[in-house]
Amino acid sequence: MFPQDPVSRAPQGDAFPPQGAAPSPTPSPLLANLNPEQLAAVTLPSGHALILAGAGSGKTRVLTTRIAWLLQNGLATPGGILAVTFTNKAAKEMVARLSAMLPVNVRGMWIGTFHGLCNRLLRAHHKAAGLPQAFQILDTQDQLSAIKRLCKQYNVDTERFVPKQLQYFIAGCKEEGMRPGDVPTHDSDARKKVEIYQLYEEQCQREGVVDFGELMLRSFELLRDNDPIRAHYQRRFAHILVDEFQDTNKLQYAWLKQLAGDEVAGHFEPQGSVMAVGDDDQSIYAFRGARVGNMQDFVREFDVERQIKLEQNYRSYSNILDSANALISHNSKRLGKNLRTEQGPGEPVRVYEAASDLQEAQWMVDEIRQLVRSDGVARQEVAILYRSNAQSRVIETALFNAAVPYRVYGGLRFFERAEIKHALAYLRLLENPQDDTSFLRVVNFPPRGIGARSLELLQDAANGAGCSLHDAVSTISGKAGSNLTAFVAQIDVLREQTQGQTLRAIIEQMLEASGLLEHYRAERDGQDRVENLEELVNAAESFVMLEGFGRDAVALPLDEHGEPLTQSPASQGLDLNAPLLDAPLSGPPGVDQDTGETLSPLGAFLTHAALEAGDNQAQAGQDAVQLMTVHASKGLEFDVVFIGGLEEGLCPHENALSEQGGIEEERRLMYVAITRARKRLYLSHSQTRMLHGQTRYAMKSRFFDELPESALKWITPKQSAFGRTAPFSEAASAYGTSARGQFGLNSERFASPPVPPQKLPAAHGLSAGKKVFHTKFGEGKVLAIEGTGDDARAQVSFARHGTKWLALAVAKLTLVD
DNA sequence: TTCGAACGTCTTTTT
DNA sequence: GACGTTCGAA
Repeated sequence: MFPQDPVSRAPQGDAFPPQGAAPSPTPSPLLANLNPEQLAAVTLPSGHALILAGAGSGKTRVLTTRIAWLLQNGLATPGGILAVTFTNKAAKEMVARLSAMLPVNVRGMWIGTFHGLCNRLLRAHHKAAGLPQAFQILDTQDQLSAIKRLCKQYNVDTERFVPKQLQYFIAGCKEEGMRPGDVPTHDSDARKKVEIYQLYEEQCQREGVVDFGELMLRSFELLRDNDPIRAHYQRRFAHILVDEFQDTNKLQYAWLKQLAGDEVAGHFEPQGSVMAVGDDDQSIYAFRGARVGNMQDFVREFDVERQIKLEQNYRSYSNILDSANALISHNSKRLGKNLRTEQGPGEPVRVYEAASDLQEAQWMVDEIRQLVRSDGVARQEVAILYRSNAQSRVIETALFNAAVPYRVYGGLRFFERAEIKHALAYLRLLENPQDDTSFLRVVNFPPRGIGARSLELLQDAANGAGCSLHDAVSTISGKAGSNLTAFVAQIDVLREQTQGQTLRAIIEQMLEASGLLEHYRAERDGQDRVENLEELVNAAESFVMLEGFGRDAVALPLDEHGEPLTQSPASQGLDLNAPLLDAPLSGPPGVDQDTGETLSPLGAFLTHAALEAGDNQAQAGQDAVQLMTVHASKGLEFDVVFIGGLEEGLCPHENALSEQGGIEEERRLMYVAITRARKRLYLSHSQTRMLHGQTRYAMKSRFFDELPESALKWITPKQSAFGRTAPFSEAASAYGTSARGQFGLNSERFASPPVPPQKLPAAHGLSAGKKVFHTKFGEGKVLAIEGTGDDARAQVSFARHGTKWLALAVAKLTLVD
């Protein structure tokens, strides 16, 4: 199907820059239909390159075609390629596209996520990395509970040192590549945090577990500190390709440098060729350590000479694109890039001002039904995007009431569900009895009479002996001891019994022996959980079939039932039995490079579960409207896109205003959202919104002022100069509660004692600069007053709760002298 | 030990 | 408004 025509193996490596659209008389089918910039990127000669790929410019296509081109022209072997992405989804897509282009053994290639590849390295060299071969991976939940346990054990004041914040701190340190000894300690607070970090590290090491950050950091150190290992991989990976480079953090960049070359006399000397693909305008993960500056650093440190901009957009009509371009041009720190399209202007961008979030949602639903009915738009081609998850509820309700099928992305994922976590904890104890996090998770679940006091006793014994909870059980006597002994014995017996059995058999026996199934069967609302546990067996089954043991780097895409979405691997052109092209270090991940020992099927499955939390919930089939946060929408595209809640405080989010570079990141977020749309784009904002259980007023987002008026069409009914013709009561009455009714309710509450010192009459007695007291927010200062009568509202700045707009008819305000 | 009420919190999120 | 955590009572 893809003949490797020797004629097309012409020395295209020198074809840079290409002279025209057709580079050679017999163009390879691979290169057909690439535009000049794409072609240039795909056929770059060896050396380092930065590809600035705008939204919708065919980035993934360039990346995969580049790999295929390298292979086809004998410029690289599959084993010599390292391609790294951020998400499993992106990695899978790359593999799928690649195997559609070339009959290549993708198993031999290192294509995967940063964490997946790190895992592979650490399993292969676990001794050099100082880890047990069967080390387990802590996800975010596990990590937090490990930290809480540690705090308890060392009597850390969790008021001062909140576990969540400690987790954030530790993760942040690791992202910066800092071990406890590297963290600056200016004050006693910092010293304490570092001390906890140190203790946490010791605990993880003792238990043989590794968190996500550790996966990265440990494999970075492995490369840095082991010359032969580093040299091996540097020689091996002649071509390193990085997707979404703008999202890399400091540590990931340092990791890449280790693989790419060495520092010689203060100057970095790369060996292989690194191609970084990214878009600084789509950097939306600074909040979790991403460093756009890596792009500039890359250019400088690698002496990058080839920079190619992909600015041709194949996705959107020009009204949409012009809006995106205009918006992003307000950012100051940009590498500079402007998307263009050859498509016509298309529909104008429609803008709607709603009186309330309810009305906004209702409008979206009406509009969608209209689109589906009259314009024949497929529902799955419609996406509703929002800044924060909390916004989805109102929209879901409206869609549900109108019986419009929808699907929400970003809920709890399969391997994160409580019942699944419990089951996995049992399995992990079979693999590694030292795993205290798992031990504590299930020691009394289902309840078996082991309470806090017994565990305290056990914890003390374990601390004293410096051993795991599992091993400390034998030292406990009395009733507490017998319960614990029974639990440990049960686990140990199960481990014996399941030795050498299939994964399916192991899990089924565990589910019975642990009492998990029984427990959920007896529970009134436990049906879903029982089904999920049964699903776990299926997931394991297909894992074994499709992956082979330990081959976790890239899984075939599975649907919500764990079934492969595509046909069998063979029909995709993948050859599972093909010999690996390079011998010594190319085995499946999980093979010890010294002993050849492999990870057990169970160990491999647990790794898979930790690194790939599974798809989000299935929900309604194909023909459903897609709901997700803007973050989650990155990399996707839809015919019709709604972006709701474009209000000050929400987008840009109020928390971002105080952060360095916060506004610019919010603007990029909006840019990403806009560029998801192919044909139609709707923007909306609402005057009021329920947030944290109370109605808040909000001004429309400043980003509206940055969009080109010529591309927009305001479709709000009864639009007045300042956008308000008493819409508040209108909207409220449409949903059964009037503003007056709310007022009545509140005044009733107020009428009963204790009598407030001085209830403010609406819009009277207040002026900018006055001090007021709010029953919930405390003392604040009035910044501004707007409107009259029931519509009057005041902007008040509170010390603890920030600046808010309050409806005077509703808010419980009193004057303070 | 277990259950229910009260309390506090609440951007974004992949691995 | 909703969820998770904590605290007190049975």
